[in-house]
Amino acid sequence: MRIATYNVNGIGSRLPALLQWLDETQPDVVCLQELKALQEKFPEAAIKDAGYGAIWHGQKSWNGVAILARGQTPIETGRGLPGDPEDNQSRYIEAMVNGILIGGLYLPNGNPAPGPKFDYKLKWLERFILHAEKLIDSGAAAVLAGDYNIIPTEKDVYKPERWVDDALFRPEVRVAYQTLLNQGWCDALRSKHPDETIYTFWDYFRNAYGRDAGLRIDHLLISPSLTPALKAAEVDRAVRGREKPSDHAPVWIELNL
DNA sequence: ATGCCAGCTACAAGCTGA
Repeated sequence: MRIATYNVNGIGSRLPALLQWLDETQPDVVCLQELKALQEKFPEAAIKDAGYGAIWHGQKSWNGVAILARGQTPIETGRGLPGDPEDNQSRYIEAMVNGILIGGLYLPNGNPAPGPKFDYKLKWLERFILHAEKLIDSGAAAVLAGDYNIIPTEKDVYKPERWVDDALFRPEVRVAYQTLLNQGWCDALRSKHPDETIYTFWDYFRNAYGRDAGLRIDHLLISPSLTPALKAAEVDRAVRGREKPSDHAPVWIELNL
């Protein structure tokens, strides 16, 4: 079973690239982020024609998350991260697919730091850590996949010294990520590539992709019961080098269930 | 230190992203 995450940076502009990638790689489950589209603007018919059922949570202009499943419709178990009824940003959606609980997330960027946006990111992380703990305690086979907007370690950024004050790399954020790992979650991509320089995002500026000036910020965390089943974890890096790409590349894992 | 690019909204230029 292949499970992928892909920050599309606008489903409206990225639909052709998404459909091409789906056709080529046929993942079983896909978490999408940054739809940047109203609920009614999601291209449900085109996704269905590609062979995928979908659930999604749209929002005008910003954010927006979806879960696709090949040959079936994901069984939704939640939308919106629990813990704050005032939070109306579309950043979390959850579903069951083939007995696996899939959480798709788009964590707040948090820049500039310090400031209200960084505070929101830290609050969101607190709620996410609580929810992740509940999932661990439930014993569910679970995958938390998405754009975490967290650079976990110095190995995950091309020039760490330039990012020390950035909201993606601040100590509070890295500590929060480590807290998730301490709960028992496994960073699938890093576990399969312990020493490799491996990125999932390259910004559009200064030929960042050509220079390989990237970040590793898109992650798939898998629950302890799934770690023995993890067969592969990779970045579809070439997708970032195509025409009209997202600034993120798709990331995926293969589970042998 | 700043803008560099790109998408969205709305139709100009501003906001946001990471």
